Parts: sequence; C-alpha cells; structure tokens
Amino acid sequence: MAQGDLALADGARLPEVRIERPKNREHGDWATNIAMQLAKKVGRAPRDVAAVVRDRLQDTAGVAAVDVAGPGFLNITLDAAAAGEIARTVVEQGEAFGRTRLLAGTAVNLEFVSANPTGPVHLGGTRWAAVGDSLARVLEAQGADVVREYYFNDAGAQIDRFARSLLARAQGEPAPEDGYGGEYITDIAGRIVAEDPGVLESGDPQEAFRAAGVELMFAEIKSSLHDFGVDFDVYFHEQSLFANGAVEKLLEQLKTSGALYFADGAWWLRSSAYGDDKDRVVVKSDGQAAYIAGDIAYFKDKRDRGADLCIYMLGADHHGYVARLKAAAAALGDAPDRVEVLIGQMVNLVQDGVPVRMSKRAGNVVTMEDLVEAVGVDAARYSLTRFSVDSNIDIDLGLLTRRSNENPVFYVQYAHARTCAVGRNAEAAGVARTDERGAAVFDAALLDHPMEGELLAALGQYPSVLAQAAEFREPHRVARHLEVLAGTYHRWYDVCRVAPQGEDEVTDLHRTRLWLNDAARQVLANGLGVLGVSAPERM
RNA sequence: GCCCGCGUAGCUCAGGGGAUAGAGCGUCUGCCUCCGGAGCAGAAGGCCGUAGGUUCGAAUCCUACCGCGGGCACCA
Repeated sequence: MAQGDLALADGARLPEVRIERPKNREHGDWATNIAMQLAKKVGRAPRDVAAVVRDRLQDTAGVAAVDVAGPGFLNITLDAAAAGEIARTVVEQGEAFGRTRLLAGTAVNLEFVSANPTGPVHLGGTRWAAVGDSLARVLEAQGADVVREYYFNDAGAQIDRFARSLLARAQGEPAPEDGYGGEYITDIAGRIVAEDPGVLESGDPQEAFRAAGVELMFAEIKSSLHDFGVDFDVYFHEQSLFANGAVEKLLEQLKTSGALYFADGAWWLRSSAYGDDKDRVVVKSDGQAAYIAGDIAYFKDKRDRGADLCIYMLGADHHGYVARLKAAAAALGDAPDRVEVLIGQMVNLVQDGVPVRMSKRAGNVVTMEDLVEAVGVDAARYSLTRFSVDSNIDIDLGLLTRRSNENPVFYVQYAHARTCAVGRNAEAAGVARTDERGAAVFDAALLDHPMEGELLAALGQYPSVLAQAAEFREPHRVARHLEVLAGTYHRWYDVCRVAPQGEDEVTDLHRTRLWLNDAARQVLANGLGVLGVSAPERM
C-alpha cells in the first residue's frame, strides 16, 4: 500500500460522505466526519485518515485551508472570495434562494385545523393554522404540490347539540346541559332570527337553526382564517361523503374484499395490526356506519383526487387516531406510509401565571380572533410557529397583550427593516451594487471581516435549514434560523458600514457590502415569507 | 393499567450520533459625533429528570424508573 493510500478492509462498504455547514464558525466553512467513519474500515487511526484526505483536498481551487481537528474532523475553510460568492448568489436568485425541486412531482394533501363548526377557532386550532400553513409553504419550497385541506365535520351529534343550543337561546332558554353556552351562541341565534323572523314557528325549527347556524359558523371560521393569512384549497364537508352514497358503496366493497371481518354482529377493521390497542368497529351491529367509516371513505377520496401523501395534523387528544388512519390506508391496499399523522401538543393559556381553562361550552373561549386582536397576525403566527409542535406551550396572555418586545418576531422583523434602512441610506450616499454603466461591482474577496464571514455562513445555512424543515415537517426550524441570522446581521451592522462616513469616497468595499446587506434582506424576507409573517421595510 | 408527547440556565425554549451544550427574556457592568440604541459588547447562571445499555463518541438511539401534560366508546 502506497503512502497516503486508503484501502477498505474486506467486505467493508464506503459510508455516505456528508459534508455540512458547521455550527461553530471556528470549524471552518464546511466540515465532515468522514475520516472517523472510515477509520475502522481502513484499519487506521481517524486523524491519520483525515490527514490523507486533507492532503488531497487542500490544493482545490477556492479552498484556503483544510484542518484536522478534534478526534478527526476535517474542517474546510474557503478563501474570502469563494466564501463571499454566496452573497451574489442570494441576490441573483432572489426569492428562489433556498428553494429546491426535491419534492417536485409529489402531491401532498395537508389537512389541518378541521375544527368543528360548533364555535369559533380556538387557540389550539390557531396553532395548527399557523404551523400547518407554514408547513405547506415549506413543502412547496421543495417543489411539492400541496393541497391545504379543511375537513368540515358537519354530520355528527355535536352538530345536533349545536342546533339545540341555538334553538334554546333563541327561545330565551338556557343552553341544554350537553350543549354549547358561549356568547357566540346567543349572537348567532339572534342573527338567525333577525334574518328569518318566522323561524321559530316553522315546521322544524331545530333543523332550520342547524342549517343556518352551521352556515354562519362556517363563514365566520373561513373569514377569521383568511384574516390570519390562511386560505384552504379544499373545505371538505363530511356530509358529502354520506350524501352521495360513497360510504355505503365503499363498505360493501371492503366487506367483500376481506379488509373487514365480521364478529359479534359488527364489521371490524384490523387496526390492531397497525399499533392500535384493539380492532375498531366500522359497521355497527345495527347496520349503521361508525365514525371511522367516514375516515376510510375520506382517505379514499383524497387518494382519488391524486394525493401521493396524506398528512393529518391532529391535536394530542387525537393521538389514538394514528393507528386507525394507517389501518384505513391499509384496508384500501395502500402502504401505511401514504399516511403521516403529525400530533401537536396543547397550547395552554396563562393569565398572570394562572392557567385559564379553555372550554367552548363554558364560553370563556380564547379564539383566533382574540389572539390576533391582542397581538396582531404577525406576532401570533410567529410565536405559535417558532416552537416544535411536540412541546406543550404556555402563552401568557398578559405578556402578549402588553406588546412587550419579548416576542422574537420583533427582533427578526426589525433586522429586516434595518437592512432596508441601510439600503435607503446607501442609495442616498451614492452607493449602488453596480457602476455607472450598470455593470455589477462585486468583489467577494473584500468581504474579509470576521463578522462578514459569520454573516455569509448564516446565509449559506439557510437552504439546508429549509430542507430539514421540510424533511422533518418542522417549520419552527426556519424561525429559529432567522433569529440566528437576525442576530448575526445586527452584529455585522455594528462593525461594518455600508455607506461611507462623512465625505469619504464610495469604494468597491461599500458596493460589495451592499450586496451582502441585500442578501441578508433577501434571506430574512424569504424566511419570513415561509412563516407567513410580513417583512416590513419600516417599523 | 395501557398508549402518545415532554423533562436542557431563574423563566420560555432551540439543539434529529460529533468538537468548549446555545438563544431570547430576566439579573449585573459597559457602549449613543456619523447607515434606526426596537441595537451592540461583556459578566453571572447547567450532575441536559434518575439509573443502566449501544457506540471510537450520547442532551440526541435503546431499556427501566420518577415527574408533568394529553388520550384510551359498536360517541362524533
């Protein structure tokens, strides 16, 4: 074996080479742990392997240094010119920077919110609205075709309770014991009577209140979602599944195909094969379809409409559904990974440190509109999206209503506003990204200040952050990176001027730094766009 | 009892096998002659719930236990 050669041991396979933007700037522009992974396979010490790779890499164009560090990491540092190119790339790609075609051709059906039309969207639903819409944007940024879907649950017993509650209020009686008692019930009942004064004397007043009430509630939900920046492509009515006989037809098909089995007078789905603690009844012994029958039919409908992947976002109180939905897919002969269920934890409301109970029935509901009124759409969406959905979160209403700048959305938005201010000032001082003839003036090698290196690195990390957010279905990663980027930008602003001071001459350094400033503005804007939060030019 | 999630700085939370575990808020000390001080620099603050295991390497993966939150219908 010649000096510097590496030979794999018999039967050993080459590991995947992964090279990434290191978290710590002292570890260069790019880093890889390949030497540590290879060490055993080639029978040499990790640092020795790293040294061999280093010798091969260090003459590569644009590479300033390759260092072996720690237990055997390879840290690659680019020269200023190569590292600085990212600024030009960002500006030239504009809104496209960070987007890929990784999921091109994949049709995703993303179902979220799906709150019952028995009341306004509450805080939990508001979290899914913010996170779900952002996830849709994250997936679209990777090229996926996303259908945002809202399952409108208008066929169940809770709607009967809703109708009876409305009727009772209209007659001046208290809400029934199992009904809904919020103020909005009185409000809606009043609107129904105002619109149709004879409704109480009609043949079937409860049915009249049901139809009109659902209609009004639905319109209200749609409108508050729209004001929240969330517009669904499909509002799917549960009732439509039963109305056209799709469920019955499907059930017959499943009975004969062997997907269901008959026992104790009922038809069962073998959901226990998919992690459920027991099998579930699909057709009750009285011949009626159970709720899950609708789920199966609904899933089939989504697939028939072309969805390759069906993502359901559900609250933690529905986690028991995961196995059932997977089983539903299997009953139709689909692979269980056609179904993905994202379980999000609860949002708790705290007022001055004391938990507030949220209950539609009790009427002390905190709604999407309440939150927006208190803090605005941007702060509401951002503060709900910056957390992993795996975490229970406490929202202190007192804090939010105080409009304190504890909310990081201000920090990020301010960074964006500042990039715009710097751009305006640069223009006033005669600094442009181009010369008099309109040709680009960009000399990446001039961006050699350590803070510029950090800012360039933060910009360079954005595409992989976005890709990871899509892969793990975690839009909060984008928000967190924007906070890092905003901090880096503020520090850069502090030490590197774009506009010349006083009567100083405009140089290529100023022009080149304007590219960097504008690149930061672009990435902040792109990231905020993914979160559905505005990027103000002034605040 | 069984199932899901969580447990990281005083508080709220990042961290999806790597290097010295991070941010914001809060506390303390500094920085306004010049692109927005809604900013910046620095300090203090951690047995990453506990105990084992896998690995060259674990906050991260596995097991058990403890604590917190949420579930467990031939309801919808």
